Amino acid sequence: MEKNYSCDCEVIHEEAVNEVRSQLLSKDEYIGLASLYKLFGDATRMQLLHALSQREMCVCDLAVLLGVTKSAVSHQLKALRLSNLVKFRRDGQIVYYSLADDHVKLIIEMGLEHINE
Amino acid sequence: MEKNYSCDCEVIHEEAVNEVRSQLLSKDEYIGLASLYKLFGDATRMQLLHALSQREMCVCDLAVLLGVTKSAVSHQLKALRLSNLVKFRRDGQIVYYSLADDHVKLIIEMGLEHINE
DNA sequence: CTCTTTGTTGAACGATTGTTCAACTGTATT
DNA sequence: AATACAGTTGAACAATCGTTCAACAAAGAG
Repeated sequence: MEKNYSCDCEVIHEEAVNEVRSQLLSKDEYIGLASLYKLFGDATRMQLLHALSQREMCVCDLAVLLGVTKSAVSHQLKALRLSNLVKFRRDGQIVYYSLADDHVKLIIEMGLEHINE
Repeated sequence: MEKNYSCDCEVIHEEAVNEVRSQLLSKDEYIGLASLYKLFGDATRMQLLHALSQREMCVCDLAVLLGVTKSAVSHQLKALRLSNLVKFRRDGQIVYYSLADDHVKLIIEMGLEHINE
């Protein structure tokens, strides 16, 4: 009997693999999930999100708070915006950013829970 | 009056910055949070975690399921192990991995919620 | 209009990441 | 002891990422 897997081993528990395979999400869903959490996977962005979880802030304030350039903040905010994690409003020259919904707070809290165990 | 920030702009709302600054976590906490979520920020690891959220599986089965080498799976599982996201038990030659706690399931569910909006 | 300041953008660069490959360990079988 | 298979490990490589810099847009002030 011929097997042709793209991996370098045989199936040990075929019924387990089939059972789980039927429950898997689509490739795109995993990519979407990963893209979302990738944004939480950088200390600067995490700090940015945590700051915004407390109040709306402008780019300049965020730059001062984190001690990085406006450019760096702006680049990161753009990424967060594209994934609908933050929203913004413009008032004159100043652009105020805030969290788009409550998921961010929950995700940060859950992460802290896991770490403090 | 002399200001000396490491960023390239003035403080626009000093009281906002001070208020948020007093609530910030430590640098290490942000690094810890980011390191945790970085692990969810890759489609392969996400698939791995989602598979394990359904049942305990061995390295070989996971490799077949994802269509990658045992080596790749093992490298990723090691990273997940070091952050206490998965645990393992050995039975003879075979090493069975499973989720270390319920946080992983919750995090995946919350991510799916955010995406489906 | 000119000047100043906030914010955005794209290119460039070094740093980090994920996979593969090859060599290795550990356990069981003969 | 020799073989076979599950799993781990480290080096190497391409790909991705985060920051900086310089140039630019957008808005207000003189």
